[in-house]
Amino acid sequence: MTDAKPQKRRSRKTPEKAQLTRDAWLDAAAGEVAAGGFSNLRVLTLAKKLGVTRGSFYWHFKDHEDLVVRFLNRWRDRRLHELQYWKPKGGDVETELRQILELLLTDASRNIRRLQVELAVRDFARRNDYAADLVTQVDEARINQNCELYERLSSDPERIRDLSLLMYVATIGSQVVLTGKKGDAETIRRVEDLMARVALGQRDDG
Amino acid sequence: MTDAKPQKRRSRKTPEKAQLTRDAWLDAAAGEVAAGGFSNLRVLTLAKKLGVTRGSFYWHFKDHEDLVVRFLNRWRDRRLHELQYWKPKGGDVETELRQILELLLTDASRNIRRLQVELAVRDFARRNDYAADLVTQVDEARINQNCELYERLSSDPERIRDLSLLMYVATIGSQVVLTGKKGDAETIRRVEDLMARVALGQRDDG
DNA sequence: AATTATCCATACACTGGTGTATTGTTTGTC
DNA sequence: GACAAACAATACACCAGTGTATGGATAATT
Repeated sequence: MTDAKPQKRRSRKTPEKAQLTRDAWLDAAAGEVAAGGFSNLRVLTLAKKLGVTRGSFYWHFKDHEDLVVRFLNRWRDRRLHELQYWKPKGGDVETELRQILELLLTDASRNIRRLQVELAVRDFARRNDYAADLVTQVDEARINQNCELYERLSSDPERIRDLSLLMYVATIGSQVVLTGKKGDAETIRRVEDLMARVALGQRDDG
Repeated sequence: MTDAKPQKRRSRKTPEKAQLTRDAWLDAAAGEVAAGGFSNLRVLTLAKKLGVTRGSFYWHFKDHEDLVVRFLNRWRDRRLHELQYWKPKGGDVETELRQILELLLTDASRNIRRLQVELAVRDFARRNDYAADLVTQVDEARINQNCELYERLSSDPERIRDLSLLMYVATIGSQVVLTGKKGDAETIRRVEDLMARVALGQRDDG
């Protein structure tokens, strides 16, 4: 399970027939994973969708497992990196709380493909130790990040962590249960509102 | 997508080499699904694990899809039927609340195989309409059932439904996030406790 | 211009899975 | 005991997918 080595690519002047990059393959892979999970990630169908043969694939990747590992690594890197933009912008507690909840729930449910991929990764993690490890990293980072917010609601460290965890599993659960059926958008907004009230109700002085 | 027809089986006196029933195949299928999801449900490996050849399989089932449908139907029937035992035994609100939460969280996480199957079914439902329909049925039934409990916490019907939904997605999320890592049992108990306090805090008179 | 590195196509061998047809074996019924 | 039904084994055709070896085309470097 080795990481991606930095790829030195040349600059082409007139790419008549655009050459494929490894990232292009990974993007296509994301489509397959989102649609049917990791068991749906086949190099044959992938090549077909990209309009090339498998000869190209085995240039960019060692084998099928190599693709999976690189895909997972990229997923983790992006999830960890995007946390940087989740930092609260300042303002009172309630505003920030509602902002973060909207990001976790309403926004997440809009970005269908990203959500599908995340759920697929989680599912894959149940039978793949490497994926399980990455998911744990991402979960930990997110929960810790949110702790910074909930610190402003309580002073008990344990209470803070539990609250952050509870809010997190509730959002994940929402994404698992409320997915695709009509009326879910409205339902998600109501759950979001209730979660905000619940969290605020956990104030020390509440 | 037809339902299972009632199977009339004879009584055998001395079953030297026990004949397989359809349920035995479904039980074995549950093992495969729990271990690797529905994409891991192959009639070849299934037959191997049961010590027979595929000739037996194609006696009990029309084809692979038939197996999947019967498996899903049995899953739904059992999940709907078990709800009958979730009915609160009486007692004050807090006791019943904690009982139901323990059932949903601590108990569920103990029954690993059942949990794995449920998560696999949910994952499969994302790309199979029939499975999605069954999952919706089960979710609806469970949420409605819990509503009966939360009615004793609030009088606002909408508030009741939202609260029941929130608690439900939180449990599902817990099962997705907290699975297998060491220390999860303790974490689940703490989340369970916090959820109880949160729910009780939503009382009208709270 | 020649050469090299990069990228893709083609062809092949191999594995593992489904489904079907046919036959064989055991068990219950008359 | 004969017959039929229930259950399982065997053998076959078929397809989808991986991986590898090798050749071909094109762009970059010298």
